[in-house]
Amino acid sequence: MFISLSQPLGRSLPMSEVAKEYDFKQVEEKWVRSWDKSAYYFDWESNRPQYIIDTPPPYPTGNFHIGNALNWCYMDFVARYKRMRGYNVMFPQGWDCHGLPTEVKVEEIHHITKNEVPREEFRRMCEDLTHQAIDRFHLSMDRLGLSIDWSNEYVTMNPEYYVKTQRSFVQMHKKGLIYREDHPVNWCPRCGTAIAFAEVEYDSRTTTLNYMRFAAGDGQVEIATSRPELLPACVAVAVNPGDERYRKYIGSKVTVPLFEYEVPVFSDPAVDPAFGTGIVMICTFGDKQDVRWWMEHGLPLRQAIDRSGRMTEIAGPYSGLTVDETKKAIIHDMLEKGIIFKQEPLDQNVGLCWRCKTPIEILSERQWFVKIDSEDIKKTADEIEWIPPHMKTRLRNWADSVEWDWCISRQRIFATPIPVWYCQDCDEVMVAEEEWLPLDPTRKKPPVKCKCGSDNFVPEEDVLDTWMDSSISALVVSGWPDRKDARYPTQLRPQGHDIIRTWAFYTILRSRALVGARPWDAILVNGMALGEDGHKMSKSLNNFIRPEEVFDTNGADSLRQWAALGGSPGNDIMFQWKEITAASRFQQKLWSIYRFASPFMARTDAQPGQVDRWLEGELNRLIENVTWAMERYQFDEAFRQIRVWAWDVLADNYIELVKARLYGPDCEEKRAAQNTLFVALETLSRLMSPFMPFISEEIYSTLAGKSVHLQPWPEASGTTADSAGRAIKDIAAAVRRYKSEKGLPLNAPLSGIAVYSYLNLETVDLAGVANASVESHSGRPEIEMRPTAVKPQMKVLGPKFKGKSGAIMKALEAMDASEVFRQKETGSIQVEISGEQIPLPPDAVEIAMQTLSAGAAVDIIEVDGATVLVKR
RNA sequence: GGGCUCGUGGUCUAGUCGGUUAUGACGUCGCCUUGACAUGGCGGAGGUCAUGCGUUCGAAUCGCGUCGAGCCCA
Repeated sequence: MFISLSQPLGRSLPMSEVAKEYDFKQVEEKWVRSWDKSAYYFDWESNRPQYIIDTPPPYPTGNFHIGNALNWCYMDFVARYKRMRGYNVMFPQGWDCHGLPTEVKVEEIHHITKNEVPREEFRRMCEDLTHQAIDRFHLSMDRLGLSIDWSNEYVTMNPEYYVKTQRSFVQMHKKGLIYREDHPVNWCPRCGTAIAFAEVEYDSRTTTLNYMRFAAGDGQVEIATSRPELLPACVAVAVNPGDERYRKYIGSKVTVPLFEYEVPVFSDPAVDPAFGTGIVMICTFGDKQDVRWWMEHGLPLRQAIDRSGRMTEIAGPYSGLTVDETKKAIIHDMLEKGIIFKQEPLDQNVGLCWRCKTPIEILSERQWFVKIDSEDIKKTADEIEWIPPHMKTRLRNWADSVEWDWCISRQRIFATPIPVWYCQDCDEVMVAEEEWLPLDPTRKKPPVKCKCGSDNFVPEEDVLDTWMDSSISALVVSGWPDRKDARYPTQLRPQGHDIIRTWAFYTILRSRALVGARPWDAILVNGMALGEDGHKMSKSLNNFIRPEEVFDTNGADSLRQWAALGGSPGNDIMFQWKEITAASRFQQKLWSIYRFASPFMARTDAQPGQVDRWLEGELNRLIENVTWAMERYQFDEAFRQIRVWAWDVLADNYIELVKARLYGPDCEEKRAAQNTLFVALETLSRLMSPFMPFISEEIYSTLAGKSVHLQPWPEASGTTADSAGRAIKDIAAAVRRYKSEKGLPLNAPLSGIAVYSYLNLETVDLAGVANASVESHSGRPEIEMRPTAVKPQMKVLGPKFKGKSGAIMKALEAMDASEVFRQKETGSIQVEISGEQIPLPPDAVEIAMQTLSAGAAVDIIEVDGATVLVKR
């Protein structure tokens, strides 16, 4: 037999088996590997109440970033909480694959343009790139501890999904909600495709306003325009009806210079007489206002720009030139001929393609459109709970500003094909039947002949806007269109506030159109993740943090704490390393609590003492508060409560109080503390598990031998905190402070203390904290107390005395504190205001008391409900 | 130019259907190594709650204006 030197010598106290430091990396990676993810699967057969989250499908280019992480943390908090509350939760994950960014990236990677390879091959390249991105997202999302239901994953580029997009197209077409016609559309000449308003970005630029002369009858009129290259597209000029200068021209004609044809002059109140010369040139199309006038006044169409951004033959000598070249050439020619007589700079907002930043043109094109019923969308928005509510206003404003129907055709490749063919022998447009889907009309002919007998079809080569895929996500996850027991509406859509005009608007529209119902019960709108410099995180600003960096340095639970606590949901949240540091300190604190409690915790049926009952009451209040906040998606409030409780209530107060009992010999009081400690940690683990799934699991599973994520949410017991226990806690804190102020170590022995209270205080824990003998007395000590100040209570006085409150307050403060105290004890306080006696209720004032020293031998500590004498 | 939101110690942030002592974190200063934790404990300093006017007995909180910031749009 020998004594190992690694054994601590001279200590017989219980030593915890638990490591001193929390190894977040080892713990988190262990649980990522071992958790059974099937526990998160939605149960289609269950009759428990459902809770379906319409998870936004991210666009899988690049990597999972902090903004994604924030949004997904919110969803995971909700999903885990609702599961514990007994809901049948679906937290699905989809991928919005189609779209221009991927096409552009593929072109970059392979150094090709999409027209240089066959459509199929190009599409496959896009699919490969998307699969790689999805795989990267999967890893990061699992590492973050998200409880995603991977059995309900969807990938919009797969036929199993896009068949649903195509079916939605066919159904809406049958209902007359989708049509095809010539219509002005926003057009990106570089990408060679139509784009929706939602895809137009604006940038303020400086351009030149050119003043030029148009021949008018016997004279000429002066017109200012910033876009002289659109002169060949000029179809009219307009003046304000109230503009005296030009009244005589209304109804007459003027001649377009250089191109020498006549256009009419009309009046319209939308013309600003103060801009330029007060005469506006109307072209098809210079801007949205041109489109409005063109439609209202039934003007002809002169298409001067083609799909590639070059001038058409109506531009005469300029045809074939680009818009920019034409602009230079026309200005040069007109200056030379003296037609332009003045130029000045003009600030202008230019519409750009959101992807390539090329200035867009408005062209008239034959396109597919979805009818927009703004009133119905607004009405449906009223059926949805918006969190925060003002986000609904944003949607309403957008709905009111929409002027054209939604252009859904795109001239691209990587997207859902439009299942349509055109008969070459008659004008028939053949839209596929639902049973034929999925299909790509460029690869497959229709299975039936045209009604004219021909089978000579050409396929529609345009494809659908990506939003046609993603705006049915709420329907798809809830089982549409195949399940007879489809579960729409879903319960929640969490999303960032930057894209309300697209996702919310389109999804509501489509849900109403296809199934006549709202898509969600509630929308939780979260803020953006900002970098440490306060700007939206972006690579170009170099304020970009990768979530993996946080996983490595402080763990996923730390990042999740930041998401919960960084700010209240709806507000933008700044990423800050100091928050991550604070979070990881809390983790370590929890671990230390667990490490301390580990050798003591046990389920017992011992009678709890006053301090134990105080903690039970505090625990009950914690459950109530956290539940209240979770029901309102106030994650910051919920988690703040948890952190304060664990750190302050449990660690700094309860544990400090019961240490002596725990270290002492086995007895009823010790067993009560052991049980209380067990209940506290068991319950705390459950409460914090939605926020910190890893450390909660690590603690709970060793405690209870089960996974915390399969447990029910704690039930509030309704017990209130024991007031004697609370007084003991306050006394202990005061004694700690007393020792600290005296420069004594916390465990320094005191000569003895006496507590005076009407609460019949137990002494066992106080003796430990004070390291002294404790006498507990009923009543007040025989020491002199002196009232020193009167504190008027405005919340009592104000409502009762209104205008007189100010005077009463002044009178009270002027009175002698001892006299007010004496009257307060009698139940009524008399004050005199300008000769009038006014009685006040006793609770109208509080009295500050000073305790006079009872002699050199003791110090006096006052706490709420008790007085403590400390022997020196 | 319009709509929406926001302005709180050095930094970030809670509170905002009114109630006089404004929350917490980080930082900072002082004290304390005691048998969970010094990544800890106790205590302190630091704020005219952007600004002006108004409503009210009372305003960080309500109203109007101004300045500044952000988002969305024209």
